[in-house]
Amino acid sequence: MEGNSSGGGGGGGGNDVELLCKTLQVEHKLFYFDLKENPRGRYLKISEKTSATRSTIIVPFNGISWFLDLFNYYVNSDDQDVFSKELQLDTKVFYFDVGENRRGRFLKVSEASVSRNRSTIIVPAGSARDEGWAAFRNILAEINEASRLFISPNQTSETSERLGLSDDVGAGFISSHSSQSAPTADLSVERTIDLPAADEVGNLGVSKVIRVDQKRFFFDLGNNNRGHFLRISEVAGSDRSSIILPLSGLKQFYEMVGHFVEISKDRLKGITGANVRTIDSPQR
DNA sequence: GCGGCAA
Repeated sequence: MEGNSSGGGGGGGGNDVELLCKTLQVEHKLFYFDLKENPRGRYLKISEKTSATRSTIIVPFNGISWFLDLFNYYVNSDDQDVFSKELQLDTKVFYFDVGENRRGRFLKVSEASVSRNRSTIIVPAGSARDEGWAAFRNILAEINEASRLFISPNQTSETSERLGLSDDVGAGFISSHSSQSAPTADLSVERTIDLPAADEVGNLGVSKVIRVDQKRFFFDLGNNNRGHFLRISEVAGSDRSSIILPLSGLKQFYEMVGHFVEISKDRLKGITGANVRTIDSPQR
């Protein structure tokens, strides 16, 4: 809206289609949520407007549910043990930081991308029980629900998701290998002993490795006739075993890992590297 | 009717 350019991805003129619009007022700020679509795909534009200023972040479509998760995290965590978080989606990184000043607590959500300048919105926690954040979370939940209705056949909404967890460089991500009608892969995680033969697997060119103690874990995106998957291989010596995770289950997997990170917090303290992407919040 | 951040 409002005129020209912007549009998150350049390329076209700004006639992106609005699929869904919502507004939220928190204290004296007004937040606009616009789910939009253009030929390059869908995105959620979140704008913060105060009397004098307006700033906007663009959330890739497949990042909406992770925004929802993160807001849930900040709503549900106790004040003193919230951490800063970062979330990498496609080529962008979103930073979540809690701050506090005489006006109260706030959550700063900051978008950094290679091309554009950083942009930030600041969401007040609200006066009681984080109701500002909770209201924001509720809007995200509504949009996340509604957006299921908008899945179109040639949109592989999950292939470009990425968790900001590996600690090596965030090289360019995949170029959404145009796959028509990705079949609905089943949700279960299958164990396999042998890897699929290389020629029956379309490797999408993403391969990452992390090292934990003596082990290495390889992360590879692939697809076969059943759909897209993430293969996680554990390699120790000459032994290798893998799990094949359909991308439709990636979010569940992520949440499950997050759960165990949460409940293991105390044990993780003092382990070098355990908090690589979890920065202590700069508040007391 | 606030006003925070700008890696």
